Amino acid sequence: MFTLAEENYLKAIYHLEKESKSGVSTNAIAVKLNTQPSSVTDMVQKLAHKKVLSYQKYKGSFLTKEGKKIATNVIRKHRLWEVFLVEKLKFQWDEVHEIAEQLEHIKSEELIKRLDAFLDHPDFDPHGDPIPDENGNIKPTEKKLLSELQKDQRGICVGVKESSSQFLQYLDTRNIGIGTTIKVVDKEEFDDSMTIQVGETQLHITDKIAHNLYINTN
Amino acid sequence: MFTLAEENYLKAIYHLEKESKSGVSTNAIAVKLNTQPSSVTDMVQKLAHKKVLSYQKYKGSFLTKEGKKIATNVIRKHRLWEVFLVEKLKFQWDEVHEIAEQLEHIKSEELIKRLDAFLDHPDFDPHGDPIPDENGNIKPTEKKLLSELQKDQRGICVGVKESSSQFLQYLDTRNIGIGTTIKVVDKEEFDDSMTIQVGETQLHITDKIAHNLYINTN
DNA sequence: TTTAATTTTTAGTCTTGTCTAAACTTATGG
DNA sequence: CCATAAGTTTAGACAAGACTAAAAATTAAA
Ligand SMILES: [Mn+2]
Ligand SMILES: [Mn+2]
Ligand SMILES: [Mn+2]
Ligand SMILES: [Mn+2]
Repeated sequence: MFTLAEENYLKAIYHLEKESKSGVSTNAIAVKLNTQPSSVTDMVQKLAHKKVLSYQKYKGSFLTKEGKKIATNVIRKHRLWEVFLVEKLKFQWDEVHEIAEQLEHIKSEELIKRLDAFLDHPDFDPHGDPIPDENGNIKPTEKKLLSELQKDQRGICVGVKESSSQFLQYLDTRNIGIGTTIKVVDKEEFDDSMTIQVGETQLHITDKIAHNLYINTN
Repeated sequence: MFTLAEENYLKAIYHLEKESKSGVSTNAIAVKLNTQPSSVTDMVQKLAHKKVLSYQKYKGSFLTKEGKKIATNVIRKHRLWEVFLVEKLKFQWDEVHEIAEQLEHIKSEELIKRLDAFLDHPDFDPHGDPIPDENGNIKPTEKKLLSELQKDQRGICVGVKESSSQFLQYLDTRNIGIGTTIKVVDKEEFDDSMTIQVGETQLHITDKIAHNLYINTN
């Protein structure tokens, strides 16, 4: 059995591993979890001992198959709870992360099985992130960053990379959400900003925004 | 803010206080929480320092107003989650306690407010226990133990005193649940056992059963 | 290829919550 | 009313997780 703290470490390392392509550095984990590097060293040594990750001094950490299983299961629970909070309890999509951060640690296989059924086996959470199945499999989805689109290309917003409250509320006020059709009207090479069409209105956005919206172009 | 362990202590002491009428003994808390008396002494001293209970060496503990507020709030959350698990996720009434024991510690006022609304502001949990309101008020209900009924008296089962899996499953197999009408057909003075009528069938029960069923006679 | 900067680990402490063993109070029964 | 039992508290220890300060390894710069 894994503690709340251990689960949080495994989840963080899982996410970092996807970005970094190599071993996950102690510092990166510390930044993500808002702790000190020395605390991370202690924990990864313990987790290595428990065989959920491999670790070599100064070389960083890799999750083992077992570690990935646990991480994806926590992520599955997190995202299912987020769906519950938005779909059933009518929370806004920017309000659910904190609460799901707690709920993801509730221990009961049966609970998650039933929650999943209650929610009609959703494939994505309210931020467009895919929900892993019971075995940790995540079906790959067609999506690119809005910043990768060319002038005059259009697509549907299928997710957000960042999901901070500030960003989500920014999107809310501009009527951008999952499912919204977005067309690139113009791109400015100099600062990577672009003008986009959302419904009837045109909107000028910075590259920071464009780099955090996932688009499906089909 | 109170930790999970502190909340469990406050809840346990709250329940024990209702039974004992005087100060709650260190031993009683230890038994209820499955810990050692020495651990309890440490904790009640800490909680006394935090002003949620009053404690005198060798004299036991009393919750303060503040302590009762926290305890009833945890109980409110526990029971609301139990309703959710049974009403929405279709768990059996004997399967929900363990899970609610974890869920009761999730921290979010808003979550509970919305959960309560989602469940249509229930007054009782699946075991017939009343759900305290946001201020900790519990509306008193008319109920007595089945063992207190006289021969030929009848009433409706409105709750269980014990809620162990064994007992609840015993009731299930005999078609006794919340809302079931029960009539006392006969009482045996010698061993306090009784014969009761449930629907079409008669049933002989021991005093242990009769002492754990709450009945409303109106 | 040394030196300096950065990253990581170790050593030592702390808090929370638990335990055992021993000491101390209170309650009981002769 | 005193001796023993029962209940309770203290003393000392431990595991989990965190932190600070200092040492060591790695990387980058000169
Ligand atoms: Mn978490
Ligand atoms: Mn999400
Ligand atoms: Mn609990
Ligand atoms: Mn209950």
